Amino acid sequence: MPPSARQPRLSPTTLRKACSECTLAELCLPMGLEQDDMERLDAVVEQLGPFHDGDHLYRVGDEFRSLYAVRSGQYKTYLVDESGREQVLGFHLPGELIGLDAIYPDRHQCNAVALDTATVCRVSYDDITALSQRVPGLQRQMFRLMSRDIGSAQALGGDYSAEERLAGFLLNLSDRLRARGYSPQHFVLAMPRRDIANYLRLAPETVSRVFKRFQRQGLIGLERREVRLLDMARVQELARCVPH
Amino acid sequence: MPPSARQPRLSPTTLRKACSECTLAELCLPMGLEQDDMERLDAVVEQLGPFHDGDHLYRVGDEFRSLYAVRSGQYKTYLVDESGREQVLGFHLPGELIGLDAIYPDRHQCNAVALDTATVCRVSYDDITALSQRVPGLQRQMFRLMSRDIGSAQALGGDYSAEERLAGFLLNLSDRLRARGYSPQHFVLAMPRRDIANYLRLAPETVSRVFKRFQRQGLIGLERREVRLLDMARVQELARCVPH
DNA sequence: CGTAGACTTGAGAGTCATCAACGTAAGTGG
DNA sequence: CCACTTACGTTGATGACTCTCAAGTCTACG
Repeated sequence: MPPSARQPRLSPTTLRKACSECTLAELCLPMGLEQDDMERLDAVVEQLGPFHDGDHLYRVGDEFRSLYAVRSGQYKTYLVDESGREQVLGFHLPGELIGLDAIYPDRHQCNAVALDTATVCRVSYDDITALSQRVPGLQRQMFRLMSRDIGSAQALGGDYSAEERLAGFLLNLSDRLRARGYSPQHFVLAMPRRDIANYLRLAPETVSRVFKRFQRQGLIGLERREVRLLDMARVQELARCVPH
Repeated sequence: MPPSARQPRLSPTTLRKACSECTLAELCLPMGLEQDDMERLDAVVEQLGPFHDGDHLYRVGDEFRSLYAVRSGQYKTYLVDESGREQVLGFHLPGELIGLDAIYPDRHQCNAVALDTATVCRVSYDDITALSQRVPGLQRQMFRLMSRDIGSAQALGGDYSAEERLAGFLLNLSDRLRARGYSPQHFVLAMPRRDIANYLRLAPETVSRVFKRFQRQGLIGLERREVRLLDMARVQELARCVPH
């Protein structure tokens, strides 16, 4: 299917839902903004989608024009090195901003692809810089969000065992889901094992084996992609050295 | 020695060297600023130092108040996890901004320590946000520098062999030194093997062995901490998959 | 000159990757 | 409705890369 077959489309119904009414506002770009500033932000935000599993939002080398905030669904960012190996950089939940790494080189550094049915908000970078110039709270939030990305990208780099990595991964997901009002103990993984493995720099077989070990030890329940954190305390103990 | 014994001090002579006259301006915060904007930046920049090997600029948990630009010498940032393992996050050359990861949680997330005799420029975060509000070029540069940090932190995460990592490390250093007017082929490592190993998530012994292998293959010359890149092309070939 | 720390070198072990086969679920077309 | 396909996931056997442990060398410094 040609890329054009899945063009972004705007729907009048979704357009009505402004930042000021968005349940994600407190996690996203508008965090902390006054009502009238939020309306100014609304004016430069476009809602796109729905997209589907496998649809790309942008690809390596694309000209950088906009930032995207995930609105629903999940996205994966990844890059492909010269020998063709894929490298998953992150999984992005609603309220998270993606594309920030493209500002510096003015070109997208990675690919972003929907993991399931997803919608996003698009903000032109020019608009957001111009608006940040006038709205201190928005500039502040941009700095905060970028700073957070630096911190979490650093944390991922550490050398941890397969068990630590996987436990850290589950807890990180759990925390982020909780912040969005979902159950922190019972959730569905949007991504295949291969992507989890790649993200954690493990082989898919290792992920499978460690998951099985966690199940046997009663730490988690797992059925296909459905996860239950049965013993949060012990999972935290395993992941205690992994910052998240 | 108590921390107070090595307090930052300001010297009248260094104070005179403003951003507008700094040779690092094109790599650092003032990049792209007009003359009068640069003077406004000067007004909020303090020069500190010299510091010495082992002096800490800040530590995990310290309240976040300022960003620091390395002016001379080199800094290492690192963190210590709950089990006491050290984790090196990066080595910072003149013109590089450190402390950006502390904005989000408003507290320093890592320790920053001088690797040799070093000086820094300190900018209060409140000042820089206020100034960025009025100077579009400064805001733009802040976004760029933070974006770059996101990209490079992501790149470090990949799973590469010891040879790829070390080759990538040498080339990255080489590139950054070249950008600062130093020889890209002949330089001195400011950090001990232990730190290189830790940064690359390897054992010091592995670093030692791979260095030796590179020497036997004629890729590099190495005497203590003095490095010569003898066959840049083959080193690049080794590191071709490692983004830098 | 002696000690301490950094670095090197060697031997052995362990974690995890690789390779291969199999099982399972979902979708397709007959 | 069932064979077929395909992608995903699991399980087992084997091996490699790198870590750990240990000893030894070198350098700097007091």
